[in-house]
Amino acid sequence: MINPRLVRENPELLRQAWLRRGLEAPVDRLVELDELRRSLISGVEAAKAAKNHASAEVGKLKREGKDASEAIAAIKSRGDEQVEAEAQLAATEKELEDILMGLPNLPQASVPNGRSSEDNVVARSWGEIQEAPAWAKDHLVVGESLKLFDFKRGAKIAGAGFPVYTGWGSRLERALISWFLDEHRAAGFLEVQPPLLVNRASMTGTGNLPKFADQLYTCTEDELYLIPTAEVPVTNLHADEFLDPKELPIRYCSYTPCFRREAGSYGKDTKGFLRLHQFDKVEMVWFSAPESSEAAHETLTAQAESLVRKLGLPYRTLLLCSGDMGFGAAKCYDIEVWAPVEKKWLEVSSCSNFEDFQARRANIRTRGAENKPILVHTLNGSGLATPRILVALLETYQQENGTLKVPEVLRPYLDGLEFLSA
RNA sequence: GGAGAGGUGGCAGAGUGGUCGAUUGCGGUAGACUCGAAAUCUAUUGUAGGGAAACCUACCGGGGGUUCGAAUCCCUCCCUCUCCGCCA
Repeated sequence: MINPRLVRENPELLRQAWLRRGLEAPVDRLVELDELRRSLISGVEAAKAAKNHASAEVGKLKREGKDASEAIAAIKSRGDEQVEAEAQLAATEKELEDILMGLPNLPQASVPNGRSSEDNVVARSWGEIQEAPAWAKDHLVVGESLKLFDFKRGAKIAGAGFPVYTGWGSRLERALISWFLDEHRAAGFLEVQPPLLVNRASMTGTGNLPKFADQLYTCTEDELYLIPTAEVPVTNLHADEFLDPKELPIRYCSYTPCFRREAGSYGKDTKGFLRLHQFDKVEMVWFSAPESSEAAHETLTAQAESLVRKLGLPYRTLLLCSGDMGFGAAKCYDIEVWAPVEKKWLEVSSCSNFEDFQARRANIRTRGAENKPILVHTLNGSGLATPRILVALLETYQQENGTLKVPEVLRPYLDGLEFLSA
């Protein structure tokens, strides 16, 4: 949630910021509700103050051993004059909150204007894009011949988009996850394994609820939700806490499966690993002092980039335009690797600075100047999501003889083998 | 699942119907002492909302109730701990 004070202090700034994201937000309604709210508050609180004062008088009389029945009768006879105003206030605050909770974060000044992914800016790129040799097969064929996965049986036992990893495929998946985690640990991130089901408050804290309920798998019986990313449980690790400024930054890395309904994306990227309902991802989550979050964002992105570079996969880093950023992001970089057979850039990481957007929802604070409470900044980035990395690896490192060359960094996790074969 | 105990400020921990937003300790901030630091001493210090301010309102796990008045009594839900049962 954005800082609600901005509604009062600078509604134009809000309007313009949301317009940059292609959103005509009901700013006038927000201003109206804020004003209504404040006028109702003064009435309601004055009535409460009067009542409190009268009750205190009763207490005083009783302590003095005097008869208070007259004073009590006077309070009773006054009745509940403010009940209606209180109900109106509650309704006003609810509408205000409902609107604010559904509105996205404000883009940073350095975010380029734009409407869609077409307008994203290539911030940098690495590696030579090679044309695939004529004999090269797409990742599904390579995977099938090496018996790395089994989509058919995954579909049988769960549904489309739930792959089964088999043999070297399973080993490769595990190798990627282990290597990612080891890299992050070496860079100072603390590894954590969180619950894969979380409650409503956690989903609200990161911004997945209420707006994106249709993207979540739900256990209605227990009101729990399957996590779409480790970002949700790991960010909420510190919900309702004060983080000691001396402990900042706090940096976690976490491997979890991710569960996404992908409602509305049917027919898009249906092939193989490009879009799944369940996939593995290692996520980095970073809690920062507000003044260091921009620098942290660069470091976080560089950390994710270092992984694809060490895997030897050509990549590019996009600075997302205002219209293409996720709901909570103030600024976001996407890292895309090149899939030579698919002839596509595939997003394997998204590194976002949420500033205080999530911290406000999840109530994650620290101490600022004069030890005053302030909201922390949260950031996170994939480091990395495995499925599309697997696609790029298969398409890039397949050999003409049908084997798969193993990137050097992964060999320690795969019996030291240079090539995998069926 | 059954029985019992508990959930209070940044932390620890008092408080069982009336100046309790809450004793006290730790921590924080400011000052004194010191060349400096530590120790010690003094003062100050909850969060959020409203208000130009004085000040007011709300908050003692969440929600509801009783009462003129609730941290305190009642109902309900959640969570933690101990014991029992079941099970990986």
